[in-house]
Amino acid sequence: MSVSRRGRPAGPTGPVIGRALRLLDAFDAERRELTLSDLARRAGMPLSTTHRLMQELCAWGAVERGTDGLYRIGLRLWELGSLAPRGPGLREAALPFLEDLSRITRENVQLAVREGAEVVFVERIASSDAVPVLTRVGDRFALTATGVGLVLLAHAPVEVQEELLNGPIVRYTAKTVTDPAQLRRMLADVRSNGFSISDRQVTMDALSVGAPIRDRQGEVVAAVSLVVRHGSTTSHALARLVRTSAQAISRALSV
Amino acid sequence: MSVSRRGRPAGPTGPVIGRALRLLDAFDAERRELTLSDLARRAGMPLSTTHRLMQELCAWGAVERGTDGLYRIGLRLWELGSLAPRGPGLREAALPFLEDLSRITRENVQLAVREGAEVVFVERIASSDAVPVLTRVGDRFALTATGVGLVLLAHAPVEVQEELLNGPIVRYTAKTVTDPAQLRRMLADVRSNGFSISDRQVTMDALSVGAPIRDRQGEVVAAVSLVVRHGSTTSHALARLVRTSAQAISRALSV
DNA sequence: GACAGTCTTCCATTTTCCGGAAAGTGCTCT
DNA sequence: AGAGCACTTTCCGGAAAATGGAAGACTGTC
Repeated sequence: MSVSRRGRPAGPTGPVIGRALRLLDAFDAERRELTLSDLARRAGMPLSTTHRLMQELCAWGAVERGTDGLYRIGLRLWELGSLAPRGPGLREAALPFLEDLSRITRENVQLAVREGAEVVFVERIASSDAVPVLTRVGDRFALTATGVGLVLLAHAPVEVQEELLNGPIVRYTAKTVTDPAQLRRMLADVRSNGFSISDRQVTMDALSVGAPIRDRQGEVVAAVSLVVRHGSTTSHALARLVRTSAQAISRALSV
Repeated sequence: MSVSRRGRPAGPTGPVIGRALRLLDAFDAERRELTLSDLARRAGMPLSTTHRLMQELCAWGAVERGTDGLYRIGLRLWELGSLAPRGPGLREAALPFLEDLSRITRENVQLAVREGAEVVFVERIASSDAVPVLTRVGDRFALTATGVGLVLLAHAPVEVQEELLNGPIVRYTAKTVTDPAQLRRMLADVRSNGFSISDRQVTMDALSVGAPIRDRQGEVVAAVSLVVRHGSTTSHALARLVRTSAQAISRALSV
């Protein structure tokens, strides 16, 4: 029946919610404002579909549309995001300690949590006279390279560790450790020492020292790190400092 | 065909995205963790539907599910929210000035934007020895009562003003102005003076003074306010202070 | 004024979504 | 123990909502 004249008529091709969320994914730190066509291109959807979905998102306030026709993430979404427990709650508790750390060392301070097999940076305090770091709040990174990543990986569930160690490991520089056996040893060190060192594993001029933050139950929920220029200070002195700071934050979380 | 034995089979009853977003709406500052049944109740949906929708949202990372089975807002949503231009961008630019204001006056400082016919508080610095205020970050309020609200309403598009002035006006206290004509006069004053005064219009013990923050184009995009105990200081001195601060923030926004 | 780029509306087609019912969990109380 | 209860998960036929090509409206540019 129905000769289906020329182009095939139509019919859903995937879960609706998934498509809507894929559209939201098209936004990132570099592209906070997008046209309808941009969104359609980036999400790989027909224009008409994109248009309809964006209308629904707009109606609720997830996205906003300026007088110029550009779409932006809406306030409503920001409000919702503020309710995420790991992000903002942790962030607020840790902020004063991070500032202390920044003031004392005059180096870059970072706060991150694990999300699946990645680190997500939740807060970052940059010092003007420190190594310029490339990470921004909200950025994601491989767990295997950064100081915070090593801490979070070392205390992650075994399944996550195994999956990462058995899979391909991202290489950023010549110093990035990609050998599973060596990584295993590093993770064991992190657990016994209470801090991690990522020596030029992300960029050749920087080194980062990380330490775990624990919740009331002793579970590792986040990590702090200090990013310093390679060869600047004794890393042991830094390690003590970061570890102490992480413990202070853990204590603050428990109240 | 199909006798439809007892209960009616099924069929969509509303836009999918809308329903998903309604579920997310069930979360608020007091209830950051919800069970499936809670969500179903609060959103007024069948359990099975709720379950399926939450699964989809989980798969993408909009919400997370702890080992305890409770749903929480996910990090992914926080990341997205951080991309909202009016919220975080403005917030960061204004923060240092708000802190100055807080230090100088030792009173409560608030930063807010307009969303439709409401004010949304974007940032708030509380002083320990000031009037306890009831607003939290992310809270919404009527435009007609607060100091920030009056500023934002005074510079809102005419349609918004008319709609609000012609509709019913929320009354919080005996001093809340609900007469459209009087409100019109107040708004005109706000525009010519460059600041607003909301005298005991929200609570009987507090008074707030607001001033507009403008973007590069001179458009009013936000408002700052100082909340002080009724009868504490000369409001004129405060008005000057708030207005100066708002202008400084406007300047900072334009770079 | 034709063109290339956006954005918006329409509509026949069909696939995804719906939700009652029932089975599966993990408790507290008797 | 096992009945009782609250919460969670899976199943499935049917129906409505979602789909996307095409065509129309609206720019701004050569």
